[in-house]
Amino acid sequence: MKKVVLNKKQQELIERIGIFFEHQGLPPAVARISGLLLISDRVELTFEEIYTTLNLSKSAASNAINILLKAHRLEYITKPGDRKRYFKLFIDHWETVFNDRLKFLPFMVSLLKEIHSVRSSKNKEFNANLKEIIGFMEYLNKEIPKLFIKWKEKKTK
Amino acid sequence: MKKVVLNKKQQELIERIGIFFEHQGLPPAVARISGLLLISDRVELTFEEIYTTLNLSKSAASNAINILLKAHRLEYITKPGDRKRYFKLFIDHWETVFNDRLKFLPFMVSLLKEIHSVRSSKNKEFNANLKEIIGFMEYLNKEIPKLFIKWKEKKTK
DNA sequence: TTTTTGGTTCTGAAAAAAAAGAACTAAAAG
DNA sequence: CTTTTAGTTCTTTTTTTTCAGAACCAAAAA
Repeated sequence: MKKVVLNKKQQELIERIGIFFEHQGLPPAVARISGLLLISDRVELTFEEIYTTLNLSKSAASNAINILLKAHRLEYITKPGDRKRYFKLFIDHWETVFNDRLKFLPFMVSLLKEIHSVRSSKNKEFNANLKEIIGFMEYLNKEIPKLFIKWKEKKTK
Repeated sequence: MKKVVLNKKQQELIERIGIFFEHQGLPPAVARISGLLLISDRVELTFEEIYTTLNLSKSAASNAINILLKAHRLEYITKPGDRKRYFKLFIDHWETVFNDRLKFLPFMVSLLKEIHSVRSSKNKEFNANLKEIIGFMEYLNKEIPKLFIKWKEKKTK
């Protein structure tokens, strides 16, 4: 039972982070593990520390961790002569994760275009609105990467 | 049984739209109703048309429609001397809906700031990354409305 | 007043998601 | 070899979500 020591405030924050991530569509265990790794002073935690601290079964923890690994929200490191994996948030590559989440935009654009192409020419207004949305999404898709670059420039100077 | 007439292609698209919205976190019935209203040539449909066309029970349709109304994805109009409500996508106000969806950003920023403030000063790198994310989100929150304005300007000229 | 219409609300069942527990496995340690 | 460790996988249980069916309700029509 190698629980991570957490004070009341930290525990409460983990729960709130958990709820926030649940609202973003993550399953409960996944959300809590994310919370724990955001709060823990030790940023690298072992499998055992994670499931004992959060009172999860090994199987629940294993599945949740693998979901997070596949989503590139987690990574793990190993230490020489130590069989354990040390899991940590993939926070140093958050830009990549952020970019991945934007990939839904082009997909949505193509779906909306297909919808638009299938619609009859009645309902001019509806079709015009649809076209506007498509236009704006394409604009966003082009401009957000630029925003990224501008932000980086601003930081350096 | 006042079903809306739909051809194969339209039906198939409604299903694909449904799946897309399910991936975005909407419940199945909610997702399909959204799809129907995106595809139907008549943009305003009655309660009966919706549930008969999609083979939903009245209760399922009622709940789903109310979820959509509360989320401001749907609105309804009425016609004089007609007790029915005619439901339609809130597409003419899509900018408002879009802006609403961005409201999670400031909330996330405040949560991340709280996390940052609670963390010990060990893990310099982790804390620095956290601060970067916060900074970028604040930047986004400031710049996206500007993007909106610039896009509108581009449209008019 | 009675009936019809256009929904809503309240069960309960079915299906899906989440988690627990235990059996299992591969690599390392003894 | 045998045992231990660090997880994984399989099965079962629990919980949650989603939906159907029927009863219900308020306003309008007859």
